[in-house]
Formats: sequence, structure tokens, C-alpha cells
Amino acid sequence: MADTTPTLPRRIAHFDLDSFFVAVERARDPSLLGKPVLVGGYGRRGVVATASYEARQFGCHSAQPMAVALRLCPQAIVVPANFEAYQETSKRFHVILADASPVVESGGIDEAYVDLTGIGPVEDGARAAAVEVRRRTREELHCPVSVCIAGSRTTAKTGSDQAKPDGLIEVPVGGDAAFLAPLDIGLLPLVGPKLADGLRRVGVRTVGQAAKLDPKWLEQQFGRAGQMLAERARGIDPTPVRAGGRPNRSISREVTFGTDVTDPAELRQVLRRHAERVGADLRRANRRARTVTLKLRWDDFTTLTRSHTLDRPAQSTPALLEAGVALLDGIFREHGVRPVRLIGLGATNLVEDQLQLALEDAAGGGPLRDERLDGVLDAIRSKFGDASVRRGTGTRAKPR
DNA sequence: TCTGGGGTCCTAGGACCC
DNA sequence: TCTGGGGTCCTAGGACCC
Repeated sequence: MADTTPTLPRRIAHFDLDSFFVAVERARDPSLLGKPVLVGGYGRRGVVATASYEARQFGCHSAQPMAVALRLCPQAIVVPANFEAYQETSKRFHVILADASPVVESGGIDEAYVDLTGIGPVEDGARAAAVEVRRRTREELHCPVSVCIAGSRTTAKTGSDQAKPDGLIEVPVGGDAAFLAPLDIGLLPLVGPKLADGLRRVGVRTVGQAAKLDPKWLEQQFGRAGQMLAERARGIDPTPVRAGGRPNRSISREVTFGTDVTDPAELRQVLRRHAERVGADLRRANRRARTVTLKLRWDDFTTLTRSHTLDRPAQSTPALLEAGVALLDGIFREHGVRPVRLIGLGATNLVEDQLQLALEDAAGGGPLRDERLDGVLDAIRSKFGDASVRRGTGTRAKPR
């Protein structure tokens, strides 16, 4: 039997908070209003996380080395990032969005997709909802937010960028391709520096020009990215907005040292901190890692990763640490000991936590004992802070 | 000028199995 | 004795995103 339900045209909104970190800092300290502000790392190797529009006038932008930004705009005020504050404001932002529609998918700390299909009157319900979100975000959070309402995620996301700062764009139903056509190809999500370069080499500068290329040829040249580009350049993107998003596929920690580190013992200590944090995240999420990945960046910026898939999915700090240390030792055997700029530890291949009792656990030693201890340490840290307690190095007397 | 930290997804080669 | 093709998993690296 044919479905005779009239289908409403999809109305997808993408909301994007304008220079979000700066906006939060200004809500905390209004003296920053109207001034060039750089939020980011102070240290020698710091980068800009967010630049205020006043600072952008001087050529400052995010991901730029702080030293470069300050050369361009010496009068800029540098504010270290307060992630807890941003997380808190982000949470309240998502509550406002949830009042507009049940279908909200976070796209990061400062942006979200909202499916507004069928919200309010057909003619202007989506727009009215977006206007209300903008009003509340401005009044309750003191954050300007730009938005685009369109027929797909790709168009909405591209459009919210065009709406900045503090603007609203509504692409008429069926008008996605026409809206995208004149825009620079690099503005389309999926098209980063490499793909944009490849496309420009064959004379493609705008989205409209990409839409005219043979999809088969695009796929041949650029693989899956080319295949997706062929569709999205034509305004085709049926990807749904998933309420609540999806669970993480990986959990990791990494740190760049202010000064390169060569001492393996010091690196192992940092790895221990990483393992504690990754492990705590895993346990909080009730997941286990099948694979552990070590990431290393030498002083010359070459970056390598080594991973190991475990016999038994792990969650405990010692299990993660043991795998990480073995991988680190392997790299040193392979390359010799060299100055390290960055070290990271990641957990991937995550699975649901299903406790499997093995004989060695029943005997009272082994992984389960480690996990009970981790649980105690997690509880103490959540009460008294991260630095309050640390595992002794001798909790497992391991024969070598 | 000298390059953060947290993620997602894709690719490609080799091992291994049928 | 020599030679297949397909599927899946693992690993390393890279593009891309905020």
C-alpha cells in the first residue's frame, strides 16, 4: 500500500555560537567588550582557540600560533581558556535548543543541528523557532548565535557560516543547490585544504562548478570524498539529525610539552596520567577498549602512532598503561631515544562493558582487582580533585 | 611564524581464513 | 604444483572538523 502521508519539506537548522569562547569571557568580564581578545594557550607553544572579531581585523584567527597572533595585534588581550565555563554555557545552550525541538544533535561545544521539520506553522514555524532560540541565547547567555535554516545539514552548516556574525539565513524550500552554487568550494564542509587544492587545479572554484562535474570522475579522482562532494555540491544530503548524537568511538589524552622531553622515565609518568584519565572516562561511560594507541611527535614535528589490540578489552588504568608503555618501548627500540614534543594515549575499538569472570580474577588478582581499585580512586578524585590521589608504582609487582 | 587537544572517517597493505 | 578471489581484522597514516 502506498504511503499517502503528505511529507513536509525538511527544515534543518544549524546554530553556531559566534566566537564562542570570547563571548563567554565577555559575559564573565564585560571590560573585554569591544576590544581585541585572544582566547588560548599562553605558553611558548600556545595557539589561538578563538579570536574576537576586533582581533580578526588584524589577521588573527583560531589555530594560529599565539606568538604570530600577538605580532599581528600586540594590543590584543590574551585570556587563557576556561573549558569548564564553556562547557557550562554550552549545556545551557543545548537546553534552549531542546525547548525548540526534540531532535537536537550537538556538533561540538559551540554548534548544533536542530531538525525543525513540522515545528509550528508550515510557512514560518521553523523561522519563528530559530528567532526565539537566538533571542534567548542572547538574553540568557549573552552569546550571539548565527543560524541557517535549509533543506539539509550541509546547506545549513555552510549557511550559518555565511550568516556570521549574529545573523539568520533561511534558504527557501528547494533552494539549497542555488544557495550553494556561487560559494567558494572551500566553504563546503568536507572540502579541506587538500581537496580544495585538487579541485582548483582542475579549474573548480565554486560549488556550482563542482556540481557540473561528472560524479564518476569525481569519485575516481578523490575517492569517497569525491563521491560525497558530487552529491553535496548539488544540495543533496539526506543525513538525518540524530537526537542525542552517537556514543564516542574513541577516548584519548595528549599533551605537547613546553620543552621537548627525552627522558623515558618522565614520558612514562606522563603516560600514567593519560592512562588514569582515559581509564576514568571509559569507566564513567561503561565502555572497554579493545585497542590502545600511543601517539608520539618528535621535535621535528613528525608524528607517529602505534597501536595494539588486546586479548581482552580493558578499562583499568594499569592495563592501559601497560599497553602504552610497551608501545613506547617499541618505538624507542625502532627509532632510538629522541626528543619528544608530544605524547598521547588513546582508546579505540570501544565495546560495552560486560564483565567476564576469568579464573585468575576469581582467585582475587588480575584485572578485576585493578578495576576495583580504580573505582575507589575515581570516587576519591571526584570528591577531592584530580591531584588528590595517585596509584603507587608498586601496586602490581610484575616480574620482568 | 612555527605549528593545541579532542574527535571522525577513509585508505591501503598485509595477515589470515575459506 | 601452482594459482584464484572474497571477506574480515589489524595497523599506520592522513584529511578533515571544532
